[in-house]
Amino acid sequence: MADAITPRSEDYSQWYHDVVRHARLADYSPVRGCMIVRPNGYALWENMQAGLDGMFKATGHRNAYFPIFIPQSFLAREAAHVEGFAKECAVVTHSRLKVGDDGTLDVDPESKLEENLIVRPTSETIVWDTYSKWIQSWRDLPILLNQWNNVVRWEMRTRLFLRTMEFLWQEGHTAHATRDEAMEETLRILDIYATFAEDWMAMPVIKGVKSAAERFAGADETFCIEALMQDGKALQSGTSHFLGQNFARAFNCQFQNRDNELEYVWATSWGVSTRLIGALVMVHSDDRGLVLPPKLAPTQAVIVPIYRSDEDRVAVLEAASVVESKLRASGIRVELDAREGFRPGWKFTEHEVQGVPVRLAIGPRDVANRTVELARRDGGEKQSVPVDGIVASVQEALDSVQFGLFEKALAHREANTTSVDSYDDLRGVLDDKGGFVRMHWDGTSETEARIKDETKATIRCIPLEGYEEDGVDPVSGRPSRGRVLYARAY
RNA sequence: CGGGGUGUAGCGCAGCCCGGUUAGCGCGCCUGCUUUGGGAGCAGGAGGUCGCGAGUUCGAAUCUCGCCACCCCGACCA
Repeated sequence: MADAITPRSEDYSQWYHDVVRHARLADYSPVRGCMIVRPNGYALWENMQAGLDGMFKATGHRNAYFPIFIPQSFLAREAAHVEGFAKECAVVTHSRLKVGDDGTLDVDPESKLEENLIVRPTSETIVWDTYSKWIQSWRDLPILLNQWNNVVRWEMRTRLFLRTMEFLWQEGHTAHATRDEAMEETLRILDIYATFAEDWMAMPVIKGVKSAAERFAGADETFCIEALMQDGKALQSGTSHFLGQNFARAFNCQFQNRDNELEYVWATSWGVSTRLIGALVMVHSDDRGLVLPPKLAPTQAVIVPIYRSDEDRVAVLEAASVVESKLRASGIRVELDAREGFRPGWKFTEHEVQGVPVRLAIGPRDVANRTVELARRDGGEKQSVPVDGIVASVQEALDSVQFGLFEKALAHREANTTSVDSYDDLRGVLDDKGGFVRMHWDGTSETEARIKDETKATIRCIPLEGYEEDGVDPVSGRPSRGRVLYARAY
């Protein structure tokens, strides 16, 4: 742990990697492209799950579970969907191994499956096959389900949390009687994602619509939240899809409406993944390690006792555990780090690397003065606060860190969002400054593809707010209805 | 799949070009003592199929051939 974290200015992606490893969020696995989520990382995920799950439930959704294996033929049912996912599916072809005479292990050719199974890259197909059996009448609608699970997409290049072959996520799948209702649901979830990102993760996001090229395979419309990382690259942090009747048609899912007519069901699907952990790291952390927003931090406050003699030790631990009890009773996630054999300075650094928002140190001097030393992870000065008001002091510090992180990230995004009116300026800003670039777009895939090809930047989204403005696409010279957000992205 | 690189202790590396005692170093780990208000010091100790397989040689981590794995850069992507 003593080895240093590469500074952001030197090598941003190495820095990201160092922070993830030093904070013990994840490890590489023996299988290329997969990761082992360590307790620190998983605790973060559990807190994210808790926050999101509460919001899903509050809007009428229920959790369910669909199987990890999907018949290969299902994937082929929806044309755009198969096109989008066929190239990255893990396929199960056999059901057993055979131990040879020499002890070697091999696939038993006798066990070949009648039909291949694919490991789900997402579950639309199996969900809609199921919904087609559940839905007959308008009275069966809507269906509002979510599932927390893992999916596999056989990626070429991977990075811990940001892109792994297997990842954890939630996928919501809803079925509706009308187009409007499905669209309303799509946007409701988008709002939940944006609220979660901003209020819990302290990460400002732009809500928008994807261009046709960036749309989910099988969707009529993909909505997204886009965030800006510290290095000026964008990260798609959540998507909510209006699927129209595409999957209902593919799986023959019809219902009888109030007028006794058969209609295809309207669908949505939506998801956020452990990629959010990567976003959290890239938005807030610094050269000393992880920085976590208090609302998601597994440990919100850590107490480090400091002592020399045995008498001091007894008195300090006594005082520390009183503080611990008070904080815990008030609902703060607190940890008393009373481990022997680690010096205080070592503990300070360790908790700092792991992003604990507030650190309290208690030594003999504090015991004598009935005070505690309080230090904020986001860089504020250390201060001495009285034990008597410790709950209020810590709560205030936590609130202040949560707010401060959001404000800082927002200021960074504002400072790195640039409006341009020429292709040269777009290139210039992308190369020299990075960030989001607002520019007019004629709405064609040709223009978008040309820009992507020549600059590596993509249209991150057509923002839902502040988009409309008549103008001219500087690349094609054709008229434009508004400015879209260009950026290089993860 | 194309281009480049690396495989030696848990991690990071040296040694290889020019073959030759018992394969080293830093960090980490174990034991003991001293320490403890920002990653402690000293002493002792454990830990190795040198990626795998052939070959050359009296002798291979080192030379030759083959294979494998991983990393970086590109095309694909939540």
